[in-house]
Amino acid sequence: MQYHFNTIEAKWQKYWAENQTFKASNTSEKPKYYVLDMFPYPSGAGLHVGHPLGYIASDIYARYKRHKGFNVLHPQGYDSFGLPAEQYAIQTGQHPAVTTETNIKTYRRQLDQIGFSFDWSREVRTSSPEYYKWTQWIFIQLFESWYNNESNKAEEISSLIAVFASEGNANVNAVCDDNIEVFTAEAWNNFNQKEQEEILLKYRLTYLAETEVNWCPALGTVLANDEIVNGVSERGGHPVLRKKMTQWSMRISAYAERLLQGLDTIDWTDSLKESQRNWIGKSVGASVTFNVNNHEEVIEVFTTRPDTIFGVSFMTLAPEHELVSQITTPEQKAEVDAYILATAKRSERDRMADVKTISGAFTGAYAEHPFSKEPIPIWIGDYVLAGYGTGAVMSVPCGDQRDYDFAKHFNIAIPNIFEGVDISEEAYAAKDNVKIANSDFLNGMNYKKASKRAIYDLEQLGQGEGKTNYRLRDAVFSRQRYWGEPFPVYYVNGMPQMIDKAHLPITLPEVEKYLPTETGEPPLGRADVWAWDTVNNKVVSNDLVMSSEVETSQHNGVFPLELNTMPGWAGSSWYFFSYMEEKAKRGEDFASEDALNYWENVDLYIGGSEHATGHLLYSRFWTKFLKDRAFVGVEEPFKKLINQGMILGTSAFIYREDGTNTYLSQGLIKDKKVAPIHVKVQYVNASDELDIESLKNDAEFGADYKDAEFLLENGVYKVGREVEKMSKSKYNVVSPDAICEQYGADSLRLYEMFLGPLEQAKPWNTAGITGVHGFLKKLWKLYVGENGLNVTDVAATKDNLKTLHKTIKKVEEDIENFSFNTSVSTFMIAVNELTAQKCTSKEVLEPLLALVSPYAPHIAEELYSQLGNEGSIATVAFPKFDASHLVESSKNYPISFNGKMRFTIELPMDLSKDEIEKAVMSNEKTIAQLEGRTPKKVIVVPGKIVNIVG
RNA sequence: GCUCAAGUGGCGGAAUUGGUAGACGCGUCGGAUUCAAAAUCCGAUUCUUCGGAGUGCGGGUUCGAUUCCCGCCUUGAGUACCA
Repeated sequence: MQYHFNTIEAKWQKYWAENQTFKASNTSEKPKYYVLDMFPYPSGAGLHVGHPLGYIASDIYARYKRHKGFNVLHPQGYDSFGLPAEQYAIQTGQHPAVTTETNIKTYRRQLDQIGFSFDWSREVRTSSPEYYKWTQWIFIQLFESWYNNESNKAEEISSLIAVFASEGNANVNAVCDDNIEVFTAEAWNNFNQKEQEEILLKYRLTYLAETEVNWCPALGTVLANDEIVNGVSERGGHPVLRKKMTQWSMRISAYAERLLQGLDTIDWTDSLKESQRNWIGKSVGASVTFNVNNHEEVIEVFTTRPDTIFGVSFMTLAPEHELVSQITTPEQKAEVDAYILATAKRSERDRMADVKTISGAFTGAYAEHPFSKEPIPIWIGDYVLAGYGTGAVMSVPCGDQRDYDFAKHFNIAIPNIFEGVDISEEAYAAKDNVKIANSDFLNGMNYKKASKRAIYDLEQLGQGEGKTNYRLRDAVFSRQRYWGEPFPVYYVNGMPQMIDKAHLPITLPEVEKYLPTETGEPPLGRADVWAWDTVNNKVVSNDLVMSSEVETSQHNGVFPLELNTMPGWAGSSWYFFSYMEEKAKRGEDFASEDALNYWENVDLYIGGSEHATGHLLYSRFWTKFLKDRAFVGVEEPFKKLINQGMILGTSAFIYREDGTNTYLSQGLIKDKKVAPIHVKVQYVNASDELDIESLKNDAEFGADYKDAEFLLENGVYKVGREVEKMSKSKYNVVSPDAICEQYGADSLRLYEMFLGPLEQAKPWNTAGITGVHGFLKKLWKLYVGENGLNVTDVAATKDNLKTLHKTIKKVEEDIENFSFNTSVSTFMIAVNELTAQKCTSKEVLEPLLALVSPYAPHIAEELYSQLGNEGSIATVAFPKFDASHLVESSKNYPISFNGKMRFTIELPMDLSKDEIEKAVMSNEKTIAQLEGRTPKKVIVVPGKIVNIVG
């Protein structure tokens, strides 16, 4: 009987589905283990071979843990809100829900055919109302919370209101907006409702505020910082502008320190932690207040170098700084205005691209040095960013290269405050090994001491204090799009009101088009039934909306709903908690307390590193928030995280000679001028030869080549190859479907692992797949011969057991270390050895199946059942390693001369050091190698090596 | 510029506390089987002037370095005027 993988794989996939083999239970005697993949966005193109890489790895681990006796939760779902479905809807008019459903079906079929052990009964879709009901609920909880710096956690807003009512806000230590005015309890109690709500909005963890946002005109929406790559939108590569808009924001900055500290408690790669550290961008220093001559206003700056305060020779404000217009003198006004206009015109991208050009303008105003009281000229310059710190810096040209360059360019003085340091060529930015000079009371001190002293003296003056700054900005949470979660928010008198939990979800309304309205409102502005009836608690027609100015007695209680939707990261920031609860029980709460306490957090998370500063940071933020409010019990969502490397495509090129319709085989190009053109990789074989007929018959592009001439070399057309990102536009996408059909899912699984270390990026090249496929055939033949089963009850030989236990040891170590590529080699070696040993012993061959099962589950199930076993192999115990089978009686010693191995000598293991040396030195090969020389030294490491020196 | 990875045969890669560099697979070459092909099986395959040399380059530590230390080069990823 032959290895019919298609039949076998279909059979077992059906068996697993019918028997719910991988359904996890929330009550179990076994220890729990939660393995999670970053869930996919179901795009129209379907899966390519790069997507399953991480899924295969996590599936191997999940299956391994089941063999090891764990209750494993290994769920899957879809991040199904998002831009591509909406863009497609705009083009075709099809409802995004319809295309999303179709795409999910394709994904599911593709995932099923690879044989993953997912518990599909817990599937999550971010776009389903049952799910986003809870996304809306979490949003409400954030709105109803503030961050108390005293308790260092989020608390219910009611506790803040209580403080306001009893003692005002003077002693409140909260994370809030900068522009908070101090008020008394009496004042608070006399504020009207709207005034109180306005104040509370400055404290809430999600808040509505006018902020500078990244506006992408092409996509018609704002974007978060992590959605912008190199100054253009991550999706589509469109330009992004700065724009002031009223938007929902998340006060993630409140969690900056905890997000930073928490990194030390989790098992993630260093590079990933480093990305998050950089993104959070903590810097410790001081805030310093400079008085402005002839003005009431003061300039506040943040500096990491308070020790260099006597080196300040000018101040620089961001052109957008609000004081600029007030302090600029009439003589300088024209120059300053021109400069501001010029910088406003430059896009973010231009500014970034051209860092070298120094520009700025003098305001004509002077600040006063806090200690020396000397006047300091105030400049504006675009190297100071409005969005970081206070948008103003104290410029110390001798200690900061940018200040130095600016001073040189505009001929500003560069006082030297470092003892014995030459600053004629460049600034001295290092903190160590230098003493401060020309700095009054700081003279002779080092960085640490001078900083401390400067802060102390500034505090005495009331002009500064120690301060820690973070680069992490609050995250914009509104999107002007249709295909996202609607906010559970309506507006009374311009103030946002939350809809009660009992009436969630607020489902997406129908619209006739998915574009912004003619007046520039988001697509939800097109909905006719999009108003909230506060009396009947339901969504009603917009026609019923009455102005909130109307007197209460006359008012029908209908108000307009929020028109923005939530960003893509909303649904993905908590989905891992949803999986913890069985679908039927996700009603009263997003997950029961029992479920949350049982599964705690994700033990192993596998996904791409592109989510380093987006999803992975936001998820940590929401988890910490939910923990603070006691909705979940854990501080971190993902205990261990592994990034799988990207699978790259191997693009194929044909070469058209310029000005002709002739295509040259790669070897014929020589000096000719040619244009390389991508061709679909499926028309190219493993030897880089193009199938010209198929290319000419291609439905999409065949017509382009109908009359083309192809010049061959040695009878074939050779294409050029190049490794690039796998992408539709490069025609190098390989779908797993064809591989599964031709070689089977087990071959695909093994091959993806065999390609190399999981974390490394690697090009996809199908050439080697015959190797692993051949291995599966050999494995099959070891069990099943032409006339039926080969396996017998004969006792295992010593060699059989040695091979088996060597394999158990290696595979177990490999899985624990996520070194799946080496396991595949180990299996090959084991099968080669057992075949050579003509092993038929069930005692060896049955445990071997449990080792193979996580990697190639279908063939393992089939052979396991052919051996006469009932049920699935999935929970069979992992074979136990027994070291006694590996004990050797002799060792083939490598004999090295000066560290270089020349030959080996077989010697018994129980020889002493001296006996080994004696045996080696008297060996004729040693004597021949030494050619009469006397060795200076002989190193003998019993059981390892002999090294002869001299 | 800064941060983090990584450089090993024709190719993907292995070598888990410093101890036989190149496991395993692909490809290539030779052979068996076959009328022939596919499939299958067997053998060879780092380079070499046959002394040796050799893990990006140059040093160092060590009896011994792909592995540890110092300096450089290259490639990839992330980040970008962060005061």
